[in-house]
Amino acid sequence: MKTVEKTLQNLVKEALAKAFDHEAEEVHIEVPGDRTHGDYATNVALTLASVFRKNPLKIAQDIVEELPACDTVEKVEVKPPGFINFFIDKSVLLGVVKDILTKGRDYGKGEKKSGHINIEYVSANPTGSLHVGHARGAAAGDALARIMKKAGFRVTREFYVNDGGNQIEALAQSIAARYAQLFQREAEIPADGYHGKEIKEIAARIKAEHGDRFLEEDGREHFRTFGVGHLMRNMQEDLAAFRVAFDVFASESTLYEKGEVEKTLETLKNAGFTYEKDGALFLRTTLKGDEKDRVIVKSDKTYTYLLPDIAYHKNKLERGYDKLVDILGGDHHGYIPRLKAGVEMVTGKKGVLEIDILQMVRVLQNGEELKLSKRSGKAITLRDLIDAVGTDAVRYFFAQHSLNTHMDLDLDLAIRQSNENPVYYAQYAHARICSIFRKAEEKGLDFDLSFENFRTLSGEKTFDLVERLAWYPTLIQEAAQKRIFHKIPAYIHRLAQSLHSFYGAVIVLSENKRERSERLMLLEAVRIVIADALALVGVDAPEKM
RNA sequence: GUUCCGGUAGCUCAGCAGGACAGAGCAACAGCCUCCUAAGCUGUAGGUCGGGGGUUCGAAUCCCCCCCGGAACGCCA
Repeated sequence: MKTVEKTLQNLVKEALAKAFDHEAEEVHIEVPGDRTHGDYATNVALTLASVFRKNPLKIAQDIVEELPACDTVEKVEVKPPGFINFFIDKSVLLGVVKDILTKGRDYGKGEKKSGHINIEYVSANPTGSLHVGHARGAAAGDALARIMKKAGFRVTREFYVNDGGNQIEALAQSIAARYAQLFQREAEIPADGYHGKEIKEIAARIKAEHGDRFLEEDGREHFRTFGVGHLMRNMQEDLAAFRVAFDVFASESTLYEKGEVEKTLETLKNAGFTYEKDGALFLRTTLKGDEKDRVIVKSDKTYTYLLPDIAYHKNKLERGYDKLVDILGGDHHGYIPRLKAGVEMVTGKKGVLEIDILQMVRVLQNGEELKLSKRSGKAITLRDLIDAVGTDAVRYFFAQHSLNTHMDLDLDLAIRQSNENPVYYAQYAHARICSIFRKAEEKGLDFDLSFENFRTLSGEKTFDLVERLAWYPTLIQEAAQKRIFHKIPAYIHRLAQSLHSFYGAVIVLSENKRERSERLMLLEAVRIVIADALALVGVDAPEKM
């Protein structure tokens, strides 16, 4: 079924062509907040006023005069300063209910788009547990991936494991120190080491398995691999509990083993993008818009992190993706120009890499800021959050806020208010509908969900619901294309609100079977969309609360 | 000093490819369960959209300057 917006867009385009000989590529259709302004409206006349240098009101009138006749549109109005308001035929509007019942959870799915997108998120170093910042990235990336898939994009979700480099060495040394301490040996965690309690756990496990073996022989290799393995498993468990999944875990050390980092270095050198200075090798990232050139090989001949990162992105592209999306923390924003520059040099293509920055989450407890630091081990972990607040509430909380927002997460408040979290409002709407169906069974009220046309559905509350339902496919496309997942919770909230309001005004389980059935059809459609939308942001839709 | 984000109701945040009276949640106030779950509904109150210029018929939204807060500016990752 074609959406009403599409139909209207086409009508307006036709009218524009006839009236002004004007080709409009984009006609913006919106749902007015005020019902008296129609079911749908467009501001084309306003936007064209400056182009045509004419009174927008006049333009709107001219458009309306050339508007082709159509069964969908019942009435058209022009309102100052130049809006065109459409009143849609009620039976057409109600058609969406049937459409949803037919398609089920496929309702809102977009047409298959060409191209394959790789979206990378979390990518936490395996040197400790996932903390609150990672939680935000995880919630964002996972929601985006689900939304984009729903919208018709082909998406692969990826986690980059930084299992090479200095921080892993520091991890091994930290484990070594904890291990030695278990045998009452004097040992200190190095300055750049990690103090989290999970490091102690790792040391204890190694002791349980190998006893004092590594007091004599060098255990660093084992500490490294066991430590990384253990921490990765922990992260994956936490992510699973947070309902965040990945298709690919890509490893940095594998890139080294396969010589891809070397190869990338050669490619960059051969292309003439590098030069030596002060014993180091610089990459001319300024050629591609960076503010200064960056070292990729240090004077001690080791690499900076930029080189393997370029190699990694090159590797992603070689695996066949057409577009790469990285979701990075705000502390990496300065890193964007040089990474993009490197990727451009190595691929010769501009714009294949897009980076979304998520701002930091400030955690407050007792009104005071908790400084997060993995090294000190004083972080609030994702696991802590899930245990204290719950996956549904945390996922919804993060999903509500745009990536750009600097968020304050007041832990006490979050825990105390977990019962009045907006997520429950939406979940309750879903549970409420389920409950009505249960009630119908209990009371032995039969119903039929297969009517093709509606005879009894009417009223403002009904059409509030219907119009919101009809908007869902458009919402999915917008959220996916602009990568703004926070539209979804906003939509969910409005839909739930309409449902609760409907519930308060209408007795669904009417004595009349036809009436009862039609209302249940409407509710089932609402239930499907709420459940689907909640799933897009990783939240469950309970049948009972 | 430079770059990136943010500054909207008491609090947390939407709205920002310019447009119809600036919205939601929480908090506040007043009502609503003999009726399908009151984790709900109905209504009220609450805002110089950080400040100042500019562009426009029209600016929370676009441009410039300034102020405040966060972050980043490394041959660390």
